[in-house]
Amino acid sequence: MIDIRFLRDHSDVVRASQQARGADPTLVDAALAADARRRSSLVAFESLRAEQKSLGKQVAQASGEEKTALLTRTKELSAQVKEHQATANDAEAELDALLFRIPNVVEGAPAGGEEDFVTLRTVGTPRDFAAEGFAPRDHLDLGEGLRAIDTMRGAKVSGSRFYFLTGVGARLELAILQAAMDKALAEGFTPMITPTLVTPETMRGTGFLGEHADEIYRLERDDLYLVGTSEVALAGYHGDEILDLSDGPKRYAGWSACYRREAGSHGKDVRGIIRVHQFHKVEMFSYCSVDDAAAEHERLLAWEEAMMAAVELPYRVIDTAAGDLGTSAARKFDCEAWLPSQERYLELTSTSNCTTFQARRMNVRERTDSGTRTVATLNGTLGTTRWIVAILENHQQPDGSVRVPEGLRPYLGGLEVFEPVR
RNA sequence: GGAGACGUCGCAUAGUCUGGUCUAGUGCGCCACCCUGCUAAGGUGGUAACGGGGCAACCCGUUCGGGGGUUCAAAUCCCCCCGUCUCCGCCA
Repeated sequence: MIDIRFLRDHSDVVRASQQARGADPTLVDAALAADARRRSSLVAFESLRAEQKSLGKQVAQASGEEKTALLTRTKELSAQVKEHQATANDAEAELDALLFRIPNVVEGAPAGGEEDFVTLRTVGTPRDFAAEGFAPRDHLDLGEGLRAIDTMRGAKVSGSRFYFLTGVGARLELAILQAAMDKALAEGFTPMITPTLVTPETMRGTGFLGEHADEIYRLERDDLYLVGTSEVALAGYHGDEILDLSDGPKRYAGWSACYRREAGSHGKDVRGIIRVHQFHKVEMFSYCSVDDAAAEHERLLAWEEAMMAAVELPYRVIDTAAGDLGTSAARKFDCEAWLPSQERYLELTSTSNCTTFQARRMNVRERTDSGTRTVATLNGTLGTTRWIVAILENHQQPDGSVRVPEGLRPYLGGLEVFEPVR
């Protein structure tokens, strides 16, 4: 939710943001009009209510004829108060509905759609498989050879886009996640294992129930949603709280299963485990002061890049275009690893600065010298199941074995190579 | 799943039976000042959030788990929901 006072004072900025996203700029004027209606109806209601309260006190003291006369008057007033209260409530609901549809105000992201990202840097060099004298296999070929990935049985048991990780595949996922948790711990994050089923209020608060509601699994009988990331639970964690951030940001590392319906992606990334309905992820989440949010965003990105280095992958960092930002994000950086089999980059991490957007919906504030104010929230990926794809492909050897990056060996009992099973 | 108790301003609690004097009291904690050569103790005052109006001092409104209802008037009465705790049952 954007700040209505910001909207009042800087409507041009919000309009420009809507344009940069390719969203509807007329929502801004509709919201301003609704706000004006809300305020005028509120003034009318509040003055009537004040009169009602003061007369109510006189009723309590009065008796006899005086009381009867007062009661006649207060009965009239009571009806008027109800009427105006309803009007004010309606105006507020109308404003809320409009505000809910306005995504976060873009901060510094390039304008345009998915293709309009800006590459900030490219790190590492993709291997030249032609020079090495063999054609790279894709991750599923490799994973099947290693008995690490079983998508056939995944489909048998649960349908398409499900899979089993077996043997070294299971161990590799645990290694990635454990390395991510250790990295987070080293940087001062509090490790968290979070709920993966959340209430509608929590899901709404994080901004996932707007345009992207189709992506989310819902358990209708219980009125709960399956989260697509632990960000959801972590954003709700401090809901309705006033935090003390005088010692710096509150940082949490969430470990959870993640569920995505992939409703709009039929036919896309159907092979292997690139795009699946269920996976695991370690997610960084930070509550920080608005003044510190941009710097915190850089820090989250740096920690992600440290993980990319630990698994020895060539990657690029992109500054996502406004139209490709989530509802809550003001800016987003992705680390994309090179995918040899497809000769393209694949998103492995994503870090978003949600500024005060999520925190306002979740009602998370901090105490300052001059009162309270809404905090900023940020999130970023530190490791996911999908990393297996890039690790297998980039570290493969001609015989179908895969070199284990040094950063993961401590988590695999020192194992240096995954050997194919004959 | 069944029975019961409970949910009040950071924490603890009073108030609910008997609706209006609740502008929600008190203690703790916290802040400021005073006193005491330090410390401890004591004294005085202040201590919620949100929204609206105003240049401002300030004024008004909302909020007693959430939502509805009764009433001129609800922390207080009624209904529904959520949560916590205790006991029972069932399951792993």
